[in-house]
Formats: sequence, structure tokens, C-alpha cells
Amino acid sequence: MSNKFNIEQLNKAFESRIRLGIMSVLMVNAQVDFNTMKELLDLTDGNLASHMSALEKLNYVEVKKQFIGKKPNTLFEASKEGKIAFQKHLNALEKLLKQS
Amino acid sequence: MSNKFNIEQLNKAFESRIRLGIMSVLMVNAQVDFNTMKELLDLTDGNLASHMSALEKLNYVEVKKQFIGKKPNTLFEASKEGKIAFQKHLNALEKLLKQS
DNA sequence: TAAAAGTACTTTGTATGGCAAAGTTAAAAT
DNA sequence: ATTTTAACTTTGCCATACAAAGTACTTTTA
Repeated sequence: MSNKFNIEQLNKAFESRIRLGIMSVLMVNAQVDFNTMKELLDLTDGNLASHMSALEKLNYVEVKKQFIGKKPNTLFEASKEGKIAFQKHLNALEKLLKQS
Repeated sequence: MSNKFNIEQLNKAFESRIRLGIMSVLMVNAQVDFNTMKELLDLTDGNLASHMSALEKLNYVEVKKQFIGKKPNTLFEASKEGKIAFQKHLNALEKLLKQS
């Protein structure tokens, strides 16, 4: 039986509150576009872009580009893998904190 | 009414999993000594010491020194303030994640 | 049609944090 | 006398966070 306080199972990718926020948003909403996400979490363009590209590199989110009318529009969605990883993280969190 | 995804309320001090672990331990156990904490969380001396001193600086934990027999022994405990701050953090986390 | 604004970045620069490993101090055990 | 234990501190490196500014392209507006 492993340790009661197993912080190893917490996913480093989700330590930052911004990424926690991003994933929370994407668990509830299948697709969210750049500006909506930016406003939901109150981020600067650059900050959002860099967190998103980090999550993309891990294959936790997928980025899709479309046009609305003639305006470019970037959509984010959580990948299957991302949802599973996030859920695992939440389970680990819960196990760690349940006792508190 | 504030935003549904309010990551601002997450306490920066508790973003790191090590500090999450420390606080979890100290919510359950009134007092934990240096070496027990070190083993519970599988940390190096220096790493534990630096996280503890960060939490101490924020008045989230209190450090008490005693002797067991003639051996020095360092005890950690969560302060009232620390418990409240941690609980607030957990509440904010829960609010953020409930929907996921 | 020239200027302003929007979209989605990338780049730059700074500051902060995490971490291991090694060094330190002092007492205790062998 | 040497080693071990306890609890740090210091050093050095690397990664991350973030704001702000820059970029490229398009679209709206005056």
C-alpha cells in the first residue's frame, strides 16, 4: 500500500492555477475560443497563448482554427488524453485532501 | 456575482504540490517533526527546509524546537491563520472544480 | 483609402521558484 | 577520535510565469 500523502501522483502540468482554470473550463465546455478563455480567466494574450501551447505540447488540448465570417477564430478543446490526465489529477488531489 | 472560474481565489502559496502535501499533513496531524515530514513526502532536507521557511514567513506554520532526550527535534504545526488560508484555498479549488 | 482596431500570436526581458547537491554547525553515539 | 544525526544554508542551475511590446494579417471605420 502506498503512502497516504502521495504527492507524486499530482500532475505537474496542472499545478499552476491558470492551467487548472483552463482545464476546468474545458471539462465543462466542449469548445472555447481564444477570447472567451482569455476573458474567463482574465489573462493577457501572451500568457494564455503560452499556457495553451504548453498544454498542446503535452497533447492535453487540441487547437482548432476556423473562421467566423471572415474573422479568424481559435478554438480550444480538451483531448481525450487531457481529460483523463486531469481527472487523474483531481482524484489524486481528492485523495490527498480528503483527510483534511 | 463573480466569475464562475475565479482562479484568483486560489492561494499562490499552495500551488506547489509539496506545499499542498505539507498542509494536508498538518491539517490531520497537530504536530509533525522534520524527519517524519521529510519521509512522508519524500523530500530532501534542503527542499523541505526551504518550503517550510516559506510557509513560516507567511505565518502559515509555526516551527517549534524541542529536545527528545538530548537530541534536537524540530516540530511543525499549522497556525490558525494557515489553517484558515488553506481551507479557503480548498474551497476555491472545490468551487472551480465542482463543475468538472 | 488611410487609420484604427481586432485576432492570435511570438519575442524579449525580468523576476521568481524549484530542486539537488554540497557545505555547515553542533551535538550525540560509537 | 571518528562517525552519525539533525537541521539547516548556500550554491548553482534550470524552468516557469508574466507583462509588455512587437508582429502579421485582416477588417472595420472614419
